[in-house]
Amino acid sequence: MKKNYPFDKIEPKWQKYWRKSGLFRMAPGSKKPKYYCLMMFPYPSAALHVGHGRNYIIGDVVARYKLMKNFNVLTPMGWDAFGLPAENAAIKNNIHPKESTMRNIATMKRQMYEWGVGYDWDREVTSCLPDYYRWTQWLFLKLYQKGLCYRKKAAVNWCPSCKTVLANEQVIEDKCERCETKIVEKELEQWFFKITDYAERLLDDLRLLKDWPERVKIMQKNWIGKSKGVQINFPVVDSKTTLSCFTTRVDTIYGATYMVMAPEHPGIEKLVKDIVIKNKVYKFTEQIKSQSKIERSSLEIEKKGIFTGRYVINPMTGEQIPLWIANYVLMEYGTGAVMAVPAHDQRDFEFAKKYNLPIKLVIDNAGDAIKIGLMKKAYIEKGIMVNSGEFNNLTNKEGMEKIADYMEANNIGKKTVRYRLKDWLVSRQRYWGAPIPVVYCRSCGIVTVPEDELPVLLPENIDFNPRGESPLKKGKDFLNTTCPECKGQAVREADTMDTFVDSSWYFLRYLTPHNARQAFDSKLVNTWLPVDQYIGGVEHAILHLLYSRFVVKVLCDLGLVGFQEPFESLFTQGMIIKNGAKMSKSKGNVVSPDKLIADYGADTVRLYTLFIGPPEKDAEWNDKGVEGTYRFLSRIWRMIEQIPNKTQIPNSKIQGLKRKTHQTIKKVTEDMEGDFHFNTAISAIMELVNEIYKLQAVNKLIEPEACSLQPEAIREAVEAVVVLLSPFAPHIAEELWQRLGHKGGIFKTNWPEYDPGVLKMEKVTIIVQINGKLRQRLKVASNIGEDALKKEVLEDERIKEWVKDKSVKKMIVIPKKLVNIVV
RNA sequence: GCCGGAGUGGCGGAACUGGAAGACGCGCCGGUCUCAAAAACCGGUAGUGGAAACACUGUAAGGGUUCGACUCCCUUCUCCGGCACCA
Repeated sequence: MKKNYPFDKIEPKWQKYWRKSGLFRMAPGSKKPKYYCLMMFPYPSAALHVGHGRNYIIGDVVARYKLMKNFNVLTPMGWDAFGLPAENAAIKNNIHPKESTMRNIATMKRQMYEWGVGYDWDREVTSCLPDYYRWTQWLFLKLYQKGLCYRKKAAVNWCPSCKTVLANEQVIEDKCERCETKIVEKELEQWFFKITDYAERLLDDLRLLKDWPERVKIMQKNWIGKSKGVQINFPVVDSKTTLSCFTTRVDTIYGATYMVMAPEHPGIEKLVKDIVIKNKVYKFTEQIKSQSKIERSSLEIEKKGIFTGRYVINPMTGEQIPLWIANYVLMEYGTGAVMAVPAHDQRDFEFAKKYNLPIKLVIDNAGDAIKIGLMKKAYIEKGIMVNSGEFNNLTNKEGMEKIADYMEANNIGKKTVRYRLKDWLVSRQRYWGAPIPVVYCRSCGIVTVPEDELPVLLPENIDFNPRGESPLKKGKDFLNTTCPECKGQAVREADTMDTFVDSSWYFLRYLTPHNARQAFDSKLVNTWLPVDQYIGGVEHAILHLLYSRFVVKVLCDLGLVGFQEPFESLFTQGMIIKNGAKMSKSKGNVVSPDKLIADYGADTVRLYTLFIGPPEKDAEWNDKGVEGTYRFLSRIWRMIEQIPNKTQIPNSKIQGLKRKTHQTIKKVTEDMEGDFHFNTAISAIMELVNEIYKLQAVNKLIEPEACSLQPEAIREAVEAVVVLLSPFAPHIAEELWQRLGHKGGIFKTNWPEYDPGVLKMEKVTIIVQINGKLRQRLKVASNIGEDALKKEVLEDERIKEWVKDKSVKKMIVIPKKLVNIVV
């Protein structure tokens, strides 16, 4: 590879300079305004590819720009270092997770350094080290003390191959996301965080997040899944009990012709024990329950049910309606029982058809009356209430209100809000995570480890090969302990915490990463947070961001932080695609930055990564494109070498060059302040460079007397190129800046401002359209009056020709832009 | 099924609030330099017709609003992402 400029010399030189001069070190006592620029801390997998780089490069551009805008910038980095992959690799290659993790961290750190990405490394945090996870355990205790932490036996997704519990989101179509083994269900005692207590606030406060992508907010909203409805009590016939159900369509209550319970419903036993067909019912429920949730939902179409032999009373009609059990009712949502309205719910409709249950129309289509016998599917649109007693002829929306009020007044039902969000399961039957700081004492029961005894150290010498239970159970020294309260014999909790707990608070630790007395310093945290700009992948749109928001709200309620939301502004970058798939090791389509940096330099790789497309969108990596940005940087290098201060340019071109320079400053600044569309910022710089090159060509041809010595305009243009380029390609910019005679480093200079006066045009090009079609362009004085402009347009030869045998109906004039003649 | 997002040259992508479609880059074609090649520099490059000036067509498809639509509205198709028997 032939080198057009000595990137291999200048890049290490400036990387060293930035490190030594502490460019990215936050200044604690500074009077400058603060700017917290945060990148999602990565999981230390083997090595970074160019797809990962996008995140760090975008963040680095923002940080460098803010430095030049005179902010006191905090740009830290750390490692989300606990987690499954290291443990799986450990089992496979017989290397301790800590060793491989620390080695990976070293590799990734080196790669970031070689990319020219700068961080305040003095603040590095590593979640798998005791000085960090000690405080993750502390966070657990805080949640516990606040009553937001509980234990419950729960059916969990169990991966037989990884021998661990998986979160719902780690299960893709009933298979383990990592090893694609089919998931089975298993009942285990688990620790949960009560995030559902915060459902309403997590939903409400999305409104505070003005600078978050709309789609991320929508995803969170859907995940929380709020629905408003009524909880209704149905009296059970021949019994003193009632059966409660939740509905969002209380307007359809008169059409509830049967009721259905989930097979897991705890009331079934009592209801059917005196019924003749009880054995058939038990057999049915056992059969359904033996299927996993996944199997049950994958059977989607096949609805199955059984009549219990009992009836309930529809509280509005007074009718006795049959009580069924069916596989399509979920125990985990609502009350586990639903009122079935076959005419107005597709599932109930299908079920009623199959088992010949009555279908009763209660909402009619206002325009086109529905005939029950001809219904092919449930009518779920709005309409007019029919067959609904005193509520007839209301719109169903009015009916909904009125019936709900009636029910509350008569103690039949209660307006209720339900959420789809479930509590956060935090236990993992795994080795490589923060131990849950709890002991089980024979006499005291569950006892939390006192704060001053933290950390509960993760033992290093342990057999972490999965055998179906938590690996920590095999560490007898770890497991056997004394009760902090009675000092009697006790055993430790052997489960570790979900790594999402580690990452739910790390952004607070960066302010005081070495503090051995507290997790974070509230006062300091309150001055630096919320984070001004958070940057990361959209794959964390739901869980990580929701959990972090939750934890911050809890800490806020505890008076430990003074803000409700951790991240003021969020930017989610798109994925890098290669050969049609997301770049990843498992797909075998990764492009390593190491070789590219060796061949073209880090600036080229950075610039191409930014030039590839708008950063919030996915983009296809193309190795040919890398050469294009390399040519561009070489061109700038040559430009500085070839265009001496003495360059003469024609007088007529000076104003144009100045204008282009200031237009470019304007454009690049707008992209920096706006939506980070660095691709167009870079194009703008390319245009300016092309402009300068063209002058140079002109310079060779023109007559000497037509020229004047204009070093200022040229110099201004050239320096603008270098400065505007500096956040994107920092090494070459530093080097050229120095060669242009500046001292002190380019990132210590101020970002340039454009002069609006220079942008003013004396003459503007006016587009002339006839019936909306472009027919002519005219150069006119920019301050021309409307009438004078019309006159000039109509006098133009081409326009005359077009208009000649037609009559002008109308002329639309947009000042400084266009004239449209309607003929 | 529901909720988002997208669809523009051979390719990645521009076009700010409805006002020049295709900026910038890749690729390709031609030129300058050279014994030659590479590199570099200059020029061309949506399609159709034409020697050219220029004309017509064109932003997934169809329709609409408007003096004027990639941009707004309606219908349809395709792709990507999220949720999904949520009562």
